[in-house]
Amino acid sequence: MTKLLTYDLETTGLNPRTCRILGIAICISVGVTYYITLPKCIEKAKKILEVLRPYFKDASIEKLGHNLKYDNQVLKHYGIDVKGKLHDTMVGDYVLHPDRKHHGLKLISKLHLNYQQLEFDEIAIGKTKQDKTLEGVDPKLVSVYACEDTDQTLQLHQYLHPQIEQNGLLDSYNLDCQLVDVISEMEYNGITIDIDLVKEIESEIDVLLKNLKQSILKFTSGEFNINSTKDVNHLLFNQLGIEPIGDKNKNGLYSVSSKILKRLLPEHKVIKLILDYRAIYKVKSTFIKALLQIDPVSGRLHTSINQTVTETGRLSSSKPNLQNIPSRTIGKKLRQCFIASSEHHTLIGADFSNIELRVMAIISQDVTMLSAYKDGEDLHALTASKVLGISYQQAKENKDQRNIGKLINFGLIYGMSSHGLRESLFLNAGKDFTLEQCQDFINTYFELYRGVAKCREDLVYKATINGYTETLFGRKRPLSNINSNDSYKRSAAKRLAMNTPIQGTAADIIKMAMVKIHKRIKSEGLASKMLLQVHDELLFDVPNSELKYMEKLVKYEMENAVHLAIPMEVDLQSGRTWYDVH
DNA sequence: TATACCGCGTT
DNA sequence: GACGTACGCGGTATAG
Repeated sequence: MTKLLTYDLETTGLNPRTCRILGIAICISVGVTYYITLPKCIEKAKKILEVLRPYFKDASIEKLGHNLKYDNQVLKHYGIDVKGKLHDTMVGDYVLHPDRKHHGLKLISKLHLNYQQLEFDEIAIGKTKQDKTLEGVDPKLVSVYACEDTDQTLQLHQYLHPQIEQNGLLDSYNLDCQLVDVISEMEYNGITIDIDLVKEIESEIDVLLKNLKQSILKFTSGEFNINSTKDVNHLLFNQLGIEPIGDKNKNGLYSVSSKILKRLLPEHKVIKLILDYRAIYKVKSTFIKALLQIDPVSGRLHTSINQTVTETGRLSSSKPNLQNIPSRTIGKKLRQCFIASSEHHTLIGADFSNIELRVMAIISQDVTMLSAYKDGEDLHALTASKVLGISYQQAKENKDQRNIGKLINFGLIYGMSSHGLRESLFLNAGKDFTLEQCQDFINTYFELYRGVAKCREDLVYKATINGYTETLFGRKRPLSNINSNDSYKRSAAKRLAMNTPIQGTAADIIKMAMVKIHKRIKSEGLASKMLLQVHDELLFDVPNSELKYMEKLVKYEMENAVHLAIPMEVDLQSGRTWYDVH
């Protein structure tokens, strides 16, 4: 019988690098739950953790918890590296119900076991929800709370695990559980930020904003807030008499989104100024602000990498979100602020080349796509040549035309209509095609890639029967609206039925690569650190002595994470900053 | 203060 | 009448 250690830590806060452990409840195998209160004296606390250490580091004992990503970071901060296979009820509930918004222990305990646990807010001390803490709460009460958590975690595991097996989700579950360790470390490591450069860029931006604001205010009268859609509406459509595009929204305002403003550009020169102001203001208010959230203790930026949020199986990033730092737009310079951890370290950036398109080829088994990839052809150029009726060679050389092929390829992955394609081609390529032309592009596309058209029908049909859609590796996404009477909802569900297998399979593949790379770093005792994942890209911080070896290792493990009909291709670069390696 | 909605950055 | 996936988060406006 496998030995199982279930545990739950109670701490003074949510930052695993600054909080103190107040107590720990453990349950060894199936049996009694013990609770240990750690004294306020840090030395005594450490002694108790020393007693537990052998159990944590014993790889033959499997570990179970709810959100172990957190508990293991706290333990790591106390010098304990948890070993052995991990199980996590939060991950378990997620793979079973990815459409659920939350997977909190109290919630799922109520849902699955119909047990009402003691809520954190009931026992914690603090005026507002945000500053509630267990610090100072009667240890006996904390003990009850912790034991209940641990007990429910074990019961939930026993309840959920058979369901995971029965629903064919064991592979997805095991993959995600293996990833807990990886992500736990990534969050704990954090990223080094060149804070002086951040501040330098911020002052440059302040000057730009000030100048733009002055220029814009020349066209306005009275109080004017550039960030107010109401004020911009009034300026453009009343004061300047520009003819609005589209309909009023429920607030009685016309849309002044960048999409609309870009179409209105020729009408007045203030529109360009407003677009510029907005873009730069966004850099300051969102991205500069994100980079300033450095942990004063570690001196690095620690994002949350969320494993149980997306319905497709992707990861997400928050507090701050580092998956949407600009890479093409005005703010891309900010990537220069993400730097290697010392002058003796280098960053490696590695990204899967066209992973979603390759996955589409694999899932659909489309002969044209597969043979194009096998022959090392340029798929964007191929699409462009057929759709635009030009030679493959010309499409390859003419960047503009190739770009159209690229936008069509991406659009079709998402199940885009002729309207969406038209919008995309206008916004991203500056090409104003008619709806009919766009519909022709789509028709030609499906004639060229017959297998893709067939596959999309199959995916929708299967989803209609099953009520869910799934990835190549069996991760499932429920589609409750796939048979809805509401045609809008039904169409949206159909798009998901076609898109999720692509996006989700790509997510599965990079997760497998992450696990493999992490295992090798550990087993070979390397000092390199995985820092970030941005859907098809991984970022590492490596000592220069390991650079050449890690470049090979990362590329190899990513390209060999899975072996499918066509190979995965990885582009890899190293450099001092994230800007240099992207 | 909490929530809804718009808008926009990434993939 | 709308018409592209997946997110997180900043802003304004509004309800309580």
